[in-house]
Amino acid sequence: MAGTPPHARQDETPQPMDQHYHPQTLEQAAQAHWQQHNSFAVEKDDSRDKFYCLAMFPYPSGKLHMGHVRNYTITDVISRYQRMLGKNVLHPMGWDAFGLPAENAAVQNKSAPARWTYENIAYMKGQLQSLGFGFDWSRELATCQPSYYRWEQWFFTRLYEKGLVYKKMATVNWDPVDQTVLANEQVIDGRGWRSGALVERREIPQWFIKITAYAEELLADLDQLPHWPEQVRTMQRNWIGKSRGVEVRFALADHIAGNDHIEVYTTRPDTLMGVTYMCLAAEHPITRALATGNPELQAFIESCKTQSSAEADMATMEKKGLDTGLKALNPLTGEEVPVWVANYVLMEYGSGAIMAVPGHDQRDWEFARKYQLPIRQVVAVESEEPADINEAAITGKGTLVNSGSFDGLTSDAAFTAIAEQLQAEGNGRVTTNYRLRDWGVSRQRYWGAPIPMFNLPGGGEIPVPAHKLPVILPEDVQMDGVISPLKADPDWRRDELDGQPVERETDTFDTFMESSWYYARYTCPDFDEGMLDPERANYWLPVDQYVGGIEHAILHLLYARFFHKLMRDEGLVNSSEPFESLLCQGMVLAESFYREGESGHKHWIAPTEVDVERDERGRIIRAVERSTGEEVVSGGVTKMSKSKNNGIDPHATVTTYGADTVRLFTMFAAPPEQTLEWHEAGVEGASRFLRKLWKAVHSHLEAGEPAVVLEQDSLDEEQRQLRRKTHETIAKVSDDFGRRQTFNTAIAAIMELSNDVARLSQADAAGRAVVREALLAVIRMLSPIVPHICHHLWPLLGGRGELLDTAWPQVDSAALVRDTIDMAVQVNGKVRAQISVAVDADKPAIEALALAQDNVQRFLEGVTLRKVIVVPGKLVNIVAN
RNA sequence: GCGAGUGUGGUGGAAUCGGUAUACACAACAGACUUAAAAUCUGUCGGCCUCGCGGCCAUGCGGGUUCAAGUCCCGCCACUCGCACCA
Repeated sequence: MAGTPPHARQDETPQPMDQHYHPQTLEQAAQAHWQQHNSFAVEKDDSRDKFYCLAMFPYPSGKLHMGHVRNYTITDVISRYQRMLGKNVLHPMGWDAFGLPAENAAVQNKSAPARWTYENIAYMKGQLQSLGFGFDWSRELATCQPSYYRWEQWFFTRLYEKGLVYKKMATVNWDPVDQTVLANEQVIDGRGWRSGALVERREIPQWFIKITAYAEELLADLDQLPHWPEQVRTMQRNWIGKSRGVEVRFALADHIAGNDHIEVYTTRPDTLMGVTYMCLAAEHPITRALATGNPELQAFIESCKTQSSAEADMATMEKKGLDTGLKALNPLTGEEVPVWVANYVLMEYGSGAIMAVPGHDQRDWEFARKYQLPIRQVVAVESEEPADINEAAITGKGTLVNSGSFDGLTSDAAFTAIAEQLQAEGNGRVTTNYRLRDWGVSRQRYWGAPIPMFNLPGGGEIPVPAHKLPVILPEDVQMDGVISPLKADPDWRRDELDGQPVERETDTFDTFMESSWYYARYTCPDFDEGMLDPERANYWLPVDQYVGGIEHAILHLLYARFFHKLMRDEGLVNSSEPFESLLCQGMVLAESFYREGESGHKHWIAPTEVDVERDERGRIIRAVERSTGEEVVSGGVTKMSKSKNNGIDPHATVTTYGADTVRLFTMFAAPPEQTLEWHEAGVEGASRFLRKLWKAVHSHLEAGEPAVVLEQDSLDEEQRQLRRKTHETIAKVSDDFGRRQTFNTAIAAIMELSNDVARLSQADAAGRAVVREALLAVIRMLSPIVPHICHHLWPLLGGRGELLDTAWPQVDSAALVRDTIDMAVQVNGKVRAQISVAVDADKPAIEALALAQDNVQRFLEGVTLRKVIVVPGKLVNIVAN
């Protein structure tokens, strides 16, 4: 990158215009121009407003898919738009390079994950460039580079020193045949995806980061994010799950293994008198103690081990339990209740034990029904239909009954009264609880950043000191799909510290660690004196616009918010939130087709290989595979995926139609946050529009020179109308790009304007001047979306300088002036006539004109006029009966 | 199961703050040009009734609020995303 080229040199004198639109040559020329001029490299500049626009970086899986194309088209459009508004725009790109797929590919291809990853990065980078995205490639980073993860390792040791990191036992999926830990997605119907063995739950020691210490701030700061979608904030709020409740102590009738009580947490202490049994997790210490010498209980605990620990499975699976024979005492009454073990209580949530109130909790109700445990109503609810405890649990709040001295209290009053009594007797206390759990960051995998800890020969561990960082992951390895090369390599594990032998931790970080701070590293990727250069980081951060899939609404976005606060508390950044504004784009869908094979197996056919037959109204009647002529079945419009063979290759589409067409269709087919259905016919429509635009400019240039000065007063009515349309369109498109971020409606408005341009006569110079103004506005407004074609048309229409740095068009309010306005006239809410009124007409005049309409009179015959509502500029509603 | 969304013509979608439902585009149909086809251009295009003017019905289903509801409220149905080791 030595020597910057002379900036914005006028090196491309307009050539005579080609009559036809040739996207391939034209796009390559534009891309070469941007590359030569280093057009998207940016530096900190305190004299200008910055705008940091960021797309979620891709996992380098091999090829770009349409979801990437959509994501990066959105950020590219926003970046180019903000640049035209005069901002110093940062739009970086990099690679989320660690992860499971690289290991799987390495096993399959007998090569190393690193090589596979770097090859994918090189290929996908080329694909990104062919789409004309304006990224600042000088800031490119890949998270598998030691220069990146070394700072993550350093940061982890800092967190350890601050007491924000700890080790504890946690559950993993263990494949007993492959002798390996499996990810949740590698467990299919309870079995290992490769071995087919029944997967077991196993407890192993793992590292955790105390995200719960920041739960309150993560929750409270959601209110400081007005430019985030409400749905995402709601999901995060629910995920953190703050609740106020009571920790209750149930004494045990008999002591067991040193325990004299069971502790539970409940948000409904008002139902405490309704407790008829308790449940423990299979891994609870008391359960384990009881199992010794109890084969039935041992067998039950064993059976729980092969159950999924995923919350979704826990909630849907069949609930099973076993009476331990142990009795607990209700702290209010001393009543004895049986203690059960249940498969739906997990040791990792709360205390690993629950109090069961089948009368007022649906899950407990179902369990009680199954095992004939008593169900007792202790809360009465007022409702139209009397609630029947024999049909379902009554989960609402109400007034206490069957609760002794608490009878008659409301649920809320009973909460306080019962909590006070428990507290006074030493049997409980009011606490705030969070559903959020600490972040387990240990992974028993190879392709990740090594966790920077040393195990000491005498037991215990210490963080790797700064001078021994980074702990480098060896890249030249063999994968067998069973054991991590790190764990298999005794030489790698061996290290020394101050002359003492130590052993390296062989677990690696969760890849969410890397994606939690990459946005910050982009501001100073070359900085080697620390994790971040505060000068640059604080200039660019926070990210002004973050764009990515809704599937990341909770985990990634919550971890990144958490990391940002940790970095703030380390003095690395001075903001509290990483992403000022968030846009969650929808998935990309396509039609899918299959042929039913023998034994009902579905063979999926790529939609590009299928011809569709339609009836005279355009409805699909038949779909046929082109190569065989066989009829195929529609599998509906679904998410593009390998399994349904309905992915459309962006590369092939770019080759056929050009990048601008792909970008235009992507932005036109749906608003960004909705799903996008990929239709070849729609892509052709986008291509057709660009050809028409090209032709419109061509025929305009053929028509002759426009008038030099555009005088509003000398225009005829049609010319004035087109001018008004031009400026109305500028106003609408500006609003759609900036405030609404609805690019589909912006494009529709530009199409309308283009249609009007084609209709105006260019026989006189004034007409040509009005058309010239409209076309220049169209080119500027379209340039963020279809930058290549606009880059070419701009100088042909006399545009000066780089289109990239041209100012966004401004509305001329003089062009917007109207004499009359059209209004609808309704009678009882139904439209009966249209009227045209002077813009300054007063209400009585509008009313009189509305009432004078023939069709309005027809509907007023024989009824009494009650009132007339005039909505200025919109409509008149006459109410009569 | 829990949390969060979505549902409008043959299709993608528009209607932005409760105010004229169906903008823009695709598909389809008809016509022009062409030896022919493609491309291009012009027109029609929610359903039903009507020669026409015009009328009635229609925004997943069922209720409600309002002068006025695709939009707000209540109850359903269907689909999608997330559920902590896929990224």
